[in-house]
Amino acid sequence: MPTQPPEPDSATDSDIELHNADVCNVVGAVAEVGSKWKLVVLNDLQDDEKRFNELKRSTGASSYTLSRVLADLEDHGLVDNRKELESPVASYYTVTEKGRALSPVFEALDEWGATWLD
Amino acid sequence: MPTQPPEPDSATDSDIELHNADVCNVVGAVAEVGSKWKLVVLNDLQDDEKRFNELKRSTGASSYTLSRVLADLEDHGLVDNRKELESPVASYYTVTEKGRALSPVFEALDEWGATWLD
DNA sequence: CGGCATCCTTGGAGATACTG
DNA sequence: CAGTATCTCCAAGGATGCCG
Repeated sequence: MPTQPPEPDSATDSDIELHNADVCNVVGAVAEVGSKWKLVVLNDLQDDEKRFNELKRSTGASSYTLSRVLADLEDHGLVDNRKELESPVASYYTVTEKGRALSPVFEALDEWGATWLD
Repeated sequence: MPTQPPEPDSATDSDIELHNADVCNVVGAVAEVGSKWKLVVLNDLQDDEKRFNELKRSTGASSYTLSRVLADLEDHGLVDNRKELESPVASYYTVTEKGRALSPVFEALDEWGATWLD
């Protein structure tokens, strides 16, 4: 008979605290940009400014998904948006300095893929 | 009246082909390792071999999720598993050369996080 | 052109319980 | 200890339509 209450299968609160206090910020970085569409979109914006539909074609995301991803990235200061309201309207997206700072990540991913994929 | 059938909202087949033939393999890399748990687990294994429950505590993943992520990583040749069947049983996980080759990615993510998070 | 609103499907993932 | 088996829930995301 245990003197402690039974532990749930997943991490306990104290585990989570330990885990949050963990050494590196890879976990934090992954939490902020570590989703498929965010990585793909940010990578696509590294080189140059792009419009909404350009991103849609190059990434393959639906307009619904793309607009949500871009809004989220903008909220977190990773991309900037510039709108031209004259008809036909145009919307240009660029990476901020914060977003641009991820380029070493993409270079590392690119090199890894070149070596280990196909 | 369009001479072409109406295009759906998302990318067309030809778009997808263009996209797959795209320059860089960041997209491929993201497809293989670009999910939260895979990144977190691989990062946790970069330094040294770990056992199942060690990973469970350090990552915060449930045993269900962790076992599935590890199996998937093993299937793709990113981690190796060594089992000791003597009681109490033990299961040790390590990164393969392919998984170890991702360390520049994690270093880049760590540095980015150090600069741009909190 | 650049989205937003809506519906709907799917997979990711936690909780819980059980086994060798 | 190291998982597996279910059940369940929720967010991601595609399809479609509409609008300034």
